[in-house]
Amino acid sequence: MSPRPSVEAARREEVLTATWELIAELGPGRVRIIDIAERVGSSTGTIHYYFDTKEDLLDAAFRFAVADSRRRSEEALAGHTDPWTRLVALLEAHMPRDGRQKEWLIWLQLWAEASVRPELRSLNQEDYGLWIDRVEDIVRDGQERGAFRQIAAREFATRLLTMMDGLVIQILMDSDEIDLHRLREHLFGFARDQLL
Amino acid sequence: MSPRPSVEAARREEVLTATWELIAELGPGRVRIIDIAERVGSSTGTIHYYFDTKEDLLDAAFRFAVADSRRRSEEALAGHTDPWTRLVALLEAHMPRDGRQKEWLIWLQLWAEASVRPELRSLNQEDYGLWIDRVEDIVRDGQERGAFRQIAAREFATRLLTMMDGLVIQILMDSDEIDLHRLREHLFGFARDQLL
Amino acid sequence: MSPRPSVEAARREEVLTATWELIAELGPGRVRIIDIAERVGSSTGTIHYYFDTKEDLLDAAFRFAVADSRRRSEEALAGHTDPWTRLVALLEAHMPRDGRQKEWLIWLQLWAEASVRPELRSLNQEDYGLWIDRVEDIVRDGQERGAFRQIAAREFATRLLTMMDGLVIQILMDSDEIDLHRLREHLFGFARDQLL
Amino acid sequence: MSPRPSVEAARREEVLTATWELIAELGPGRVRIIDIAERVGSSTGTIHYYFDTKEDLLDAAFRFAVADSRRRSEEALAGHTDPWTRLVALLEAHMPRDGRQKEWLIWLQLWAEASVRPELRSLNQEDYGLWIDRVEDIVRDGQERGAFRQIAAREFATRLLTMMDGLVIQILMDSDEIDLHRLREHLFGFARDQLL
DNA sequence: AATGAATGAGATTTCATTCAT
DNA sequence: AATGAATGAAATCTCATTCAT
Repeated sequence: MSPRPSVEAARREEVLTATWELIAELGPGRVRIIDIAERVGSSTGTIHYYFDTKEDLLDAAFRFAVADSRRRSEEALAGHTDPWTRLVALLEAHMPRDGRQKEWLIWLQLWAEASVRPELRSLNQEDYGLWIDRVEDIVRDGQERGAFRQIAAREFATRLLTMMDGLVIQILMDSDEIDLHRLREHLFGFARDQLL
Repeated sequence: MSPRPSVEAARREEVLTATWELIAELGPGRVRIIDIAERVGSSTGTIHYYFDTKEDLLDAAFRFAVADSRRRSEEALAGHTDPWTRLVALLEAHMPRDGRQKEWLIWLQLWAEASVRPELRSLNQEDYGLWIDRVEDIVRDGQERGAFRQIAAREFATRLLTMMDGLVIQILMDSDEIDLHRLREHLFGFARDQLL
Repeated sequence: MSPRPSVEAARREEVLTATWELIAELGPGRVRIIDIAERVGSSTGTIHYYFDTKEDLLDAAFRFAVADSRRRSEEALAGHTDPWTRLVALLEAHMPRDGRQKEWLIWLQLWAEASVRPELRSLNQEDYGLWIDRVEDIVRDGQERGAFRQIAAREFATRLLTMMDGLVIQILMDSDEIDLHRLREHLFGFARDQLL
Repeated sequence: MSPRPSVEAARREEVLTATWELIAELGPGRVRIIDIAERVGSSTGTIHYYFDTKEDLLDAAFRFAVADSRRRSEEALAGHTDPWTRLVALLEAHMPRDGRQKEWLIWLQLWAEASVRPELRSLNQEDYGLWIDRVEDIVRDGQERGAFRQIAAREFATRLLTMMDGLVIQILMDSDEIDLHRLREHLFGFARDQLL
């Protein structure tokens, strides 16, 4: 841990964390400033001391959550070298189980919000590109090592990840069709069929 | 329900149509009763004459939009008998082009809303099951005719449709990665690989 | 009285009257929407039903008060033909006595507000021009009739009216120097010296 | 009070100067403590270190501005002995040109504020009395020297100064009727007519 | 002597909902 | 069957003021 960040910076992060959690729980439209204040144990005035408007805060919270998700990907990949293991680790790091569901709820809310507020779309664009890059890299690496078949890597990555999004949405909907077990079967099954 | 719909029933549909369009444009949280009233050329009082609360109206509008989408699927399938043609027709009927984007915006808003209001999830559940059934039926039919390979039909249907959802979301996000052309390539390419 | 104005128009005027009175009593910055609501016996929601923002309302109230003051001038002149009598009637109609002080308090608040919000200045410009025109006309009429001396009419009007403004301000300040009696002496004395 | 003002006293004056300038620019109701802090390059805490409440500060700033204006009068008169020259110098010292407009804006704001906060009126009373005294003294001196006509001196002073106030207000309103040139013509013209 | 993070009271504004007509 | 004036509850936001440092 580097020297402790200033009180202000630490407090800011607390507020951002509370906010994105509440967005995941309630949707951005139902989050009230006072809910955030209560969760961090302060007052609405304090929230406004850190963020001029609610919109500023929500946007910053979305950005914060996306950055957090990215960090999780990077941590998952670190320490693995075998391509298949790396792919599994990456996907496993984002499985919507337990508290990890919130990560996906934020994505769903972000997509819904960005669909009516185009200025938010860049958040998805940047991150989605990164995701596809990561998977593509792993696939190419596997292909170079002779472990994976010579399929179109970026195309595969796109299909795998969009399928994951669609599957997770069904999990969030409590769909009878999909649960965590079948999500894994679909994803790893598809990947196995294509790569091995 | 009588063959000639009463004025009241027609008006109700007008309101529901205006509402789901506004949900697609603004998200449910930003739709105001007065916006709906203005779009159908009436007053807030009138809207409340037909629907007790805003929540009632929004929920009815979601249901209305889902039913509309279902109708579109049925129309698309009618008149085709060849399995591959039927599959293509079904998917084409829902391509997010021109005004058809609104259908998907409603789905996105519905997912986001249902993720925080579980009572809405049944709408997705019922309809998603239907979707998968339809694709599964087409596949089995093709397999019986010897036109398609003997893959697991329901599994394929699930993968195809969730992939479609994920791809469309990226289109709604103006992603560089996906456009309408590549959406078709991914979907029909995946189907071809698996079925033919 | 013409056919009774609609409920809405009548209510609007009630709100405007309450507002300009409160501006005179408290200054625009201290007037709260709820004060206005209480004075007309309604709620803040109702005030906002008639006026989008507080600024809109304050501006409309200033305009309303200015129009009211203009009406008073016109009524004062009606029915008099003798120039000197007309001049006296005009000034008397605006003497800051009893409830008439409020008229001047509004002017003072308007000047102060317009000095920092230039868009309000047109209100003063239009009305002040009218005032000077009126006095000038009376003077010219008197001169044509041979009742008044041949002084520069518009110059006199300007001096008389600006002096009146300055004198009234001192009355509003409870200055020892000026009271209602001396205000009349100054104004009518100055006019007599110049005209007769 | 020591000959070399302490840092604290100097700082206090800085704050007062910033405050009265902001009052002139925005009106007292729109001045925020933080605006003042920023203008003097400090923080809201510091402003409150010098002044308990905002009202205290505003009142002190008004008083400070009035004292400043008085000083300008005294400086203007020093060094002149000829009565007409003294009168012209006194008026010229307060012509609302360039930065001198702020002096009048403060007066306008003070009048508006004092009209709803009587405790401020003494500021005007004291200063206005002084103004009239000064002009009266000049006139009497001129009369004793045989340079001016034997008109009622205090009456003239009152008319001249209230006319000046009213004229300046019209200048602050960007009135078409009055500009700096015509202001001088009116004031000096009136004085000439009466005195010479 | 000065700071600035934090507060809380209060103000404007929004909007679903009601109800007399 | 429909209206729209009116409401009031609630939400955001502002800002003077406090206080530990």
